[in-house]
Amino acid sequence: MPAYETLLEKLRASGLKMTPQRLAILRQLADNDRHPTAQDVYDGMVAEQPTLSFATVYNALGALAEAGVCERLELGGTVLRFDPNLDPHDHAICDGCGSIRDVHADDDAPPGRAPAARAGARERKPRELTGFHVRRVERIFRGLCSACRRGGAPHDDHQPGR
Amino acid sequence: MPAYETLLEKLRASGLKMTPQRLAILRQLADNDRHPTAQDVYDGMVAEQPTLSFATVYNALGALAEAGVCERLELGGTVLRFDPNLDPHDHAICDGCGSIRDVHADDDAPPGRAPAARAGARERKPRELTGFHVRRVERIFRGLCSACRRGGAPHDDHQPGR
DNA sequence: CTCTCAATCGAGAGTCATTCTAAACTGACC
DNA sequence: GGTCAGTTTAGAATGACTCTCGATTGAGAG
Repeated sequence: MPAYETLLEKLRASGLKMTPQRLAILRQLADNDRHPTAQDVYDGMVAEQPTLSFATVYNALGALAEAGVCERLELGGTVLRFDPNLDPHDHAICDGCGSIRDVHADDDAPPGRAPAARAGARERKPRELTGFHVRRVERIFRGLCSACRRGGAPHDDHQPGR
Repeated sequence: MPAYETLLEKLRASGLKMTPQRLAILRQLADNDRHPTAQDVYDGMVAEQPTLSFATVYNALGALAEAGVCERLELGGTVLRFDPNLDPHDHAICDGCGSIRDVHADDDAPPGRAPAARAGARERKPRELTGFHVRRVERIFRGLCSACRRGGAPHDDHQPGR
């Protein structure tokens, strides 16, 4: 969960211009573990920047992702999500309410095995797979969050299936 | 890679009606390891069923997935893909050409560790993750296929990024 | 064989997230 | 002031699905 200053530093280092729109996006992303969609980011920004265009949000998020300030997540479903957390980690997605939660290597493990595999599994180094050059491994845990398991009906904090 | 007869058997067992459209879809899916999109399936069908509607393909694929005859894959990107292979397996996606390839537990392993983790990793049993009830674990290897590594320019067998 | 009813199909419109386009703006440098 | 690259903006376009609703089909009843 990088703080605003951390993201700002990355943006500065990337050589991209520091426009008010981009800074506002960083503010939206800072300390945000909800994996916001472009829509979420836009919604959070229009209050302070009423003239903001949707296309700008897409452009800026794209540029930031390109520059390594945040990460584009394509976790299935039709929407792009953005994650300021660049540490290697996995995601748990609730089939009920659609909420997404980070799963870190040091998170609690299923009996006998860490979710992100004890050692050497999540290293960012490329690996081989008969000719296929692996650059990145994504892991997605799908299931039900505690809230959705309890109340049969999902509590709609997030957008459900569609 | 289930054969046509296998899929047919599953469809029969599901209690769904065996319509010509559905049988044609099964024919498209049988022995197909290319993870076709709805569009691909449709393209393969219009030749023999020129009156076919796109909506029918979506309906039928949805029904088949629901019935457990095939699997809906949401591997990121904007398109749904369908996979007749229901065995637990992972997917390797080429960042260059977008091709998708199955990765099985017994596939060649990165030095010292199997892609689908030697044992107990891909079992279908639910697991715990502080309150999160894991039903399914998806793993996606992203990187470059051998063809894209060789020729710098991706060979466009499949749709590239977008 | 004819009816009836539910399941399914088909055409086209609708929805939604995202991308494109072209014009306007901004700030740095000459 | 002029020029240029990088950005922003509005709005149109795109593409993948989804919905609606009337038409068709087919299994079983009579």
